[in-house]
Amino acid sequence: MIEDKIIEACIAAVKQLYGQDVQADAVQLQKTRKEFEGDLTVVVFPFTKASRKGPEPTAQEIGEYIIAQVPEICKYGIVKGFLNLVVKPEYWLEFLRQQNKNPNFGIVASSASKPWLIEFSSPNTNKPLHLGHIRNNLLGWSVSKILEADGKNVIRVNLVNDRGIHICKSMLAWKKWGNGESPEGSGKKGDHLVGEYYVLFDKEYKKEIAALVASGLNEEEAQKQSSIMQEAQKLLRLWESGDEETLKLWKMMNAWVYAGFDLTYQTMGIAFEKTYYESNTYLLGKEIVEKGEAQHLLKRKEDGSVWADLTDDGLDEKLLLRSDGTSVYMTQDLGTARLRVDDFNPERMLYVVGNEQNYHFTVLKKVLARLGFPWAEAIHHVSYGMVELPEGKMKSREGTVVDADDLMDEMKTTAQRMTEELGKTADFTPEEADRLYHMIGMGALKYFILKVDPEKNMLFNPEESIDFDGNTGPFIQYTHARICSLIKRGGFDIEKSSLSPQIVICDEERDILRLCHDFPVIIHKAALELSPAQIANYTYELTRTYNTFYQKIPVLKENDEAIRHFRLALSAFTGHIIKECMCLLGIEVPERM
RNA sequence: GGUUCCGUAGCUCAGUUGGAUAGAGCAACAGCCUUCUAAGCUGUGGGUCGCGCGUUCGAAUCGCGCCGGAAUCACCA
Repeated sequence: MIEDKIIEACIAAVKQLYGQDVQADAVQLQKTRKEFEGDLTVVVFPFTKASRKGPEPTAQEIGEYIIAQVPEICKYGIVKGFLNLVVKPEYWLEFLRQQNKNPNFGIVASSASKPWLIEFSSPNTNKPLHLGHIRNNLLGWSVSKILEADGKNVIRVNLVNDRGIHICKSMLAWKKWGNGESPEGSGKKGDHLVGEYYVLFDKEYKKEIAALVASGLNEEEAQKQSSIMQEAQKLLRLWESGDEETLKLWKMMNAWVYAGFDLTYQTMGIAFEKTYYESNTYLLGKEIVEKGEAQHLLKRKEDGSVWADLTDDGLDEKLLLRSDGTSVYMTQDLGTARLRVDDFNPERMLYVVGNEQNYHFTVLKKVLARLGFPWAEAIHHVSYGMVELPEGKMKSREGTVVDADDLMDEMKTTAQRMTEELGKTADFTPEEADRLYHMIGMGALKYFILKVDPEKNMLFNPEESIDFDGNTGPFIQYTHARICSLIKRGGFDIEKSSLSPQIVICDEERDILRLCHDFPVIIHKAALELSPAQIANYTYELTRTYNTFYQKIPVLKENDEAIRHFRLALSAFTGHIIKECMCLLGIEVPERM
């Protein structure tokens, strides 16, 4: 990379001219701003101490040195303390020639090192996925792709929360009022069907509470006396004791839900290498806690409950086992983490979980460290903000959740309507058209979600449906499709292409080349920050720059064959990178639209 | 109250390890389809980067203090 050469030259320049040593990270090299001539800029302020001169003379001396030492640099300019370097057109041509044939440009080959585990999705089996899960799933999938592109050996895992009182609620409601309803019989999607019974339980429970309160009890007593809640708790005890009939029902209803989830995941375009179930890990968690208590790393209170005392770390005491010996959320996570270490011996374990659980994960790490597990440090919480609606947070009880399946359907329908209005699919087969509508609808949704910094809460307004114009997925897809058709019509063949060294590269073309050149750096940065938003914003910048150029300079009309060839090569390469970026976001790109 | 995160144009969001005159899209207005895809492009208007102080050649970015919002601090998951 040319950047490394310049940095080296700067270090050498300061050493030779001023007799001082500087570290590589002290050299500030950045892209030259559009309004100035140049490709790369060295900030010389940091060197003025060594030179004991003003910024301009220092820049001039270093500039002269770089010109002499780095053959790829043909020119420099100085504005205040900024040394703007111009890269020779030959360098860009050679770069384009080399990389145009390289399908793996920017992608680091996977190493054989220890795997990186990434957990995401983590649904409950008592309700269908909603908009919050969509953000989780898309982030998890994209982060996993980015890590792979950065050379990590990635294993995607899901963790299904398939046990506990909430599951028993939907089971009980189905038993009482279900009349044997099944997905096959009713034609409903399994997760939605089970979700309906969960809601039904809540409705009946509230009704009962209201009746009890009306008869003179206070809220708390009413909750305790509620017969249907007591029945649900009885069901939980039956489940824990391994009652055959209960387990059978549980397995059946879970199977319905899993079939429903699989469909949702398929539509979303995500998949996992392995799925963990909390019903398999909570006992292991209990074991870990009991062992820790025996070693006096944890303490048992008089009522029999077990706690981790984290007050030295400025945190609270944390419950790990209830007084009745049953496990809590944290207990299960201890077991799950342990199981994963046994299964894969991972380098890192990433958890894509909402920022509402930031505290949970700091505690999880602390407790594991307290228990003497060296791999506690491998755990990393990929935290993300909530998706909010204009009226505030989504609440399932108030019916303000945006259902994932509904939303994805809606996106596809909208995509179809708009595409047909534009008459784009007139010559498509029905299958091709359907595939395109799916790509565009999902592309719009995915890009909308992923372009926002994960840490921030984001707003989704169902009234104003997601845009298809401007900084959107379809805009990028559209540009890709246009590049594809351009290449096809232009009769361009990379294998046969030769780029004339006499080409004069205009400003817009340099901008595109610089952006493409940055691609590997962007992937690495996104991998370090675990942020698909980096990729999304980069892709938009590249796409927009290309579009501006495309509009200004007709590609196919150009008479000079050498220029025509160069521009087709540039388009092909840009198209390749756009496709690569979209793949990192989990978004498909069409060849025509 | 403690801890963590957020606050940038009317709205949704970018803004690189501190760097040059803070950028896009949407919305509004004015242009561009006889030429290769108008889901596009060009132009106009729109800013006390929540407020204040500090650090320095330089702060939207770092530190401290306020103001506003969110999450969390459960024998829920």
